[in-house]
Amino acid sequence: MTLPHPNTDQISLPIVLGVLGDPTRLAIVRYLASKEGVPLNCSQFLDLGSKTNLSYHLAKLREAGVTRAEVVGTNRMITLRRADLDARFPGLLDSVIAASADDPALPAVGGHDIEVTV
Amino acid sequence: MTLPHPNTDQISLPIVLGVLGDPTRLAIVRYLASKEGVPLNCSQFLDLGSKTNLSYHLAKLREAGVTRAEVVGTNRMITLRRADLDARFPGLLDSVIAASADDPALPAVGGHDIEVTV
DNA sequence: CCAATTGTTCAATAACTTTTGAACTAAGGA
DNA sequence: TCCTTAGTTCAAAAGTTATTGAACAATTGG
Repeated sequence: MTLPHPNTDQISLPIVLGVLGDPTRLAIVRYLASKEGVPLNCSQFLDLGSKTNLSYHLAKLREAGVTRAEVVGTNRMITLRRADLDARFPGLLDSVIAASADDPALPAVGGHDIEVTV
Repeated sequence: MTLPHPNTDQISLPIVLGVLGDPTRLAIVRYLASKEGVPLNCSQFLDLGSKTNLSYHLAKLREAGVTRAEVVGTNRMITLRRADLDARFPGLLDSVIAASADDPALPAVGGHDIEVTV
């Protein structure tokens, strides 16, 4: 049960840019970058949309070659394809992540305002 | 008769990425970068689409803050907003342009096969 | 003034994207 | 085995984007 991913040399610049041109997906990438090395399952992103909608966006990211999804039991472990993207488009991911880091308009994962009831 | 442009601080990362995620627009940016300093009018890009279609794509680029259009007589002189983009998203434009430079799938301006009739 | 050049706007259409809920599959634990 | 958890798939609806042609506006040169 492996999911389809493009090879590194099949990753297309306009497709990657188009896929990153969506606030939800940019927020996913931003969060993956902040947790690099830690594989995350889909439910980590539920702040960003419904389960169905995330399934759609995560599939887009995977099909574009931005993320990798590994099936582990009932989970899909999602990671950034950083090495592949760096090889194909040097500097691109870094500049996108750096720019997204200080974009207040982007939705955020784990950005709950914790209700402190005294 | 000046056309509307966003201020530098109004340029949005997802909008810029989305706008660049189109092969025609990426080809326009790639060509502008290759002729940096030289202001080009719209008809330079007619290889990439019809006059109407280019008007549409060039408006998208301008409204996203990627290009600047200056009215000079009946012409619109188009330039890349490199300094503004570099200030807002350091490294992004460079990596996009570098990556687009070796993308054989992108359409090209001035890519006519010249008919040499002997 | 007249005609040519440069580019925009408009309306129509086609094509794609996003979002939703309901139904589904597959694995794991009690 | 039965239930739960994790995620996908499907079809429908809504929204957005790209492309076209015809008509329009503005400037320049003869």
